[in-house]
Amino acid sequence: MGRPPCCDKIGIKKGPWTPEEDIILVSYIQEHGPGNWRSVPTNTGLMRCSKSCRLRWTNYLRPGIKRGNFTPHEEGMIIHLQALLGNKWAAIASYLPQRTDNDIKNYWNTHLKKKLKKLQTELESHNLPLPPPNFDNSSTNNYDHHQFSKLLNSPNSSSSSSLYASSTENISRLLEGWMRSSPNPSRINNIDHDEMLHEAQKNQDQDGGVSNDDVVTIPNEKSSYNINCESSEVVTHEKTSPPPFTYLEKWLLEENGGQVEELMELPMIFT
DNA sequence: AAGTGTGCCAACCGCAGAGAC
DNA sequence: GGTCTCTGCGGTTGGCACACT
Repeated sequence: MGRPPCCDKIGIKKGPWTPEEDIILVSYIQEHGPGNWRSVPTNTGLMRCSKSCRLRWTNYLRPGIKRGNFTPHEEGMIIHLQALLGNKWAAIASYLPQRTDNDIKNYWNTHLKKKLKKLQTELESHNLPLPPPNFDNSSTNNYDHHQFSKLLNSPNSSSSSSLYASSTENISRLLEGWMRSSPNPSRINNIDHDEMLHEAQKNQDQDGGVSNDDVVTIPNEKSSYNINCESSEVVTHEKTSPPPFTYLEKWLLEENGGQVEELMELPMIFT
């Protein structure tokens, strides 16, 4: 006999998350910490399956997530790692701790893949080695990603989408509106959300007093909410902690030497 | 102005491995 | 040891927003 089922599918809500649901989820995780996703819908009253809750947290609400445009450094890193690892988005995301695997996957599919394809023809005229023939699912090869990345990020190349974070901001605005307009949104499962918000805003006012590792940052046009999530330390550090030095790092740092350093500032994951 | 096409992102689906019972 | 669930992952898709005709 195994465990009981994670959730019955009857009455399970699907589709976009509402700000109310986000707040409930964040509040719960703030109190209990991430993990044990099975109990989340039951204890919060969310009509979502555990899987959906986990996904929402890891891809959207988790502290330290950076949203918005990908920098040229990040692009270069993704290209590099994708060529090395293939479509191992989770592995690639571990080198870009502020980005989720879903974000990277989406960015690759919607931007980089096209850019690469487009530039593939340009490369031929530059008399450069061609990109991996199957850059959808390529493995290690001798392709010069550094040079290619430079081309990719040249002023002539189309820039990253500036609309990337728009929907996030919309949800944040909704969230803000709900916090203000709702008659008594404060008490959900005995958690004082006004206080939480107040604390978050207070923290934000303190210069450098808050690090991304400690808060959920919900961006907004004028400001952002920083919701303390001390109890989420496990997940936060799980995602941000440095992976062990492996062949990959060795390859990145030694075999390609200065190229990589110039190509991308390897973030604090190596410190 | 209305209809249609395209791009993009959030979320879902299904599979596989790990682990609980 | 076998069965079953949980969790994580990668692929896919629904639907919104914008561009184009």
